[in-house]
Amino acid sequence: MPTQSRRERAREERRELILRTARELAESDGWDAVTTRRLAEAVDYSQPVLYGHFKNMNAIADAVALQGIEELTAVLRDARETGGLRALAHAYLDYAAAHPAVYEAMFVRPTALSFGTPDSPAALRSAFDQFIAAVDPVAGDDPETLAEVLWSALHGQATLNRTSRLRPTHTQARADALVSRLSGTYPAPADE
Amino acid sequence: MPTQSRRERAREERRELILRTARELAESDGWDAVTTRRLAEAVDYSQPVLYGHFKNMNAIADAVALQGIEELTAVLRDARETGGLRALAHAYLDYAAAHPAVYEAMFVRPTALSFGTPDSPAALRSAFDQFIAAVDPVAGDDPETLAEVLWSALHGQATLNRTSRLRPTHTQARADALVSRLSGTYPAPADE
DNA sequence: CTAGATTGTCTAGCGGTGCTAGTCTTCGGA
DNA sequence: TCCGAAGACTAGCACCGCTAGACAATCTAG
Repeated sequence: MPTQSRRERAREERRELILRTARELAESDGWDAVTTRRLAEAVDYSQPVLYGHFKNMNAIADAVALQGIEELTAVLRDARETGGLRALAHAYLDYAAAHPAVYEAMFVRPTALSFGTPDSPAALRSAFDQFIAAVDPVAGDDPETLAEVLWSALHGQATLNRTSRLRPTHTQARADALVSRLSGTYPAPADE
Repeated sequence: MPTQSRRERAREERRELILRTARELAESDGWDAVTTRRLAEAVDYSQPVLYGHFKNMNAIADAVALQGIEELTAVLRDARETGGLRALAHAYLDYAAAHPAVYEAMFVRPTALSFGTPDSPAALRSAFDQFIAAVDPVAGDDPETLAEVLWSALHGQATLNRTSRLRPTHTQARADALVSRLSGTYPAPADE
C-alpha cells in the first residue's frame, strides 16, 4: 500500500508544483504569460503532463482562484474580528493590491466556479459570510443586499485602482469614504 | 480636391465599417471571437487591411471603447439632468447591461487609453464630470473622491452582475441601496 | 522471477492566433 | 501617357491550446 500511496503523494506534489509555478508566473508576468509551453518549461515537464492534472489551462487558473478565496476569507475574518467593517474593507483592498493576479483569477477572469447559490464551493459562501457579518451591525433588514453592495463597491475600487483608472493618491480616502457612507457614520461626528 | 477627398472618404468609411463590425461581433460572440481573420472575413477584406487603419487588434477595441464612452457620457448627462443621482446610477447599470462588450472594452480590458489626468481624451473627463455633478449635492468637501467611490461602486456592480456573481434578482435593490447610503437618505435615522 | 497491464512521459502535430514581408494591381497627378 | 503612391492580397513566422501515438517505467499477478 505504501507503493500506491507513494505514487499518489508524488502526484499531489506535482500538482502543487504546477499550481505554485502558475501562480508565480501569473503574479510576475500576468496571466497572458501563463501558457502551457511556458508553464511546462518552468516546472520542467512537457505540456501533456499539465493535462494529466488539470482539464485545461483555465482549470489551473480556477484552482489558483480557489486557493486565493480561502486565503482571502481568512484575511477578511481576521480583519473583521479585529477592527470591524473598516478593517475588513482595507484588508480586502490590500489583498487585491498585493496579489493582483490571484485576485484577477478569482473575480475578473471568466471562471467555471459557481457563484450563484447552488453548491458554491463552500469557500465562496464562507468568504461572502464575512461581508454579511461585517455589515450586519449597520444594515437594516436585508443585510445580504448591503453585503453585496459592499463587496461590489470594494471590487470596483480594487479593479479600477489596479488599472490606473482612479487617482492612486486617494485609495485610502476612497475606502474610508465608502465605509463611512455605508455605515451612516460620516458627516464626521461634528468635529472632534 | 474631390479626388483626394474621395479617397479619404472611402478610407473613413472603411474604418467605420471595421469598427462597427468589430463591435457587433464582440457584442454577439464576445471579444475572444473578434480575431483578425474573422473580422477581416466579416468586412470582406484581408487581414492586412485592418492594420492599415489600426495599429493592432487592441487599438480596435480601444476605438470601440472611445465610442462607448461618448455614448455613455450622453446617457449619464441626460439621466442626471432628469432624475439626479438615482437616475444616473440606474442609467449606468442599464448601459453596462445592454452593451456588455462595449462596457468591457471601456473599463475591463486592458487599454491604452489614458485615464489618469494627463491628457485624457476629454471624453473621459467629461464622463467623469457627470459623476461629480451627480454627487455634488450630497458630497461634503471633496466631491471628486465621492465621485470615484460612486463610479467604482457602480462599476463593481456592473461587472459582478454580468459574471453572475451576484443575485440576479436584486440588481435594482443593490443600485437603490447604494444610492441611498451614499446620499445619506436611507432608512431614516433611528426609525421614524 | 517473469508476463502483462497500468501509468508516466515525451515528441510531433493539428488548427487557430496576431502580425508582417513581399508582390501585384489600381489609380491619381504631371 | 507614364510614374509613383496607395490599396489589397498571398504567404508565412512564431506562438497559442490541446491531443494522438509511441515509448519507458513501474506495479500486479501468476
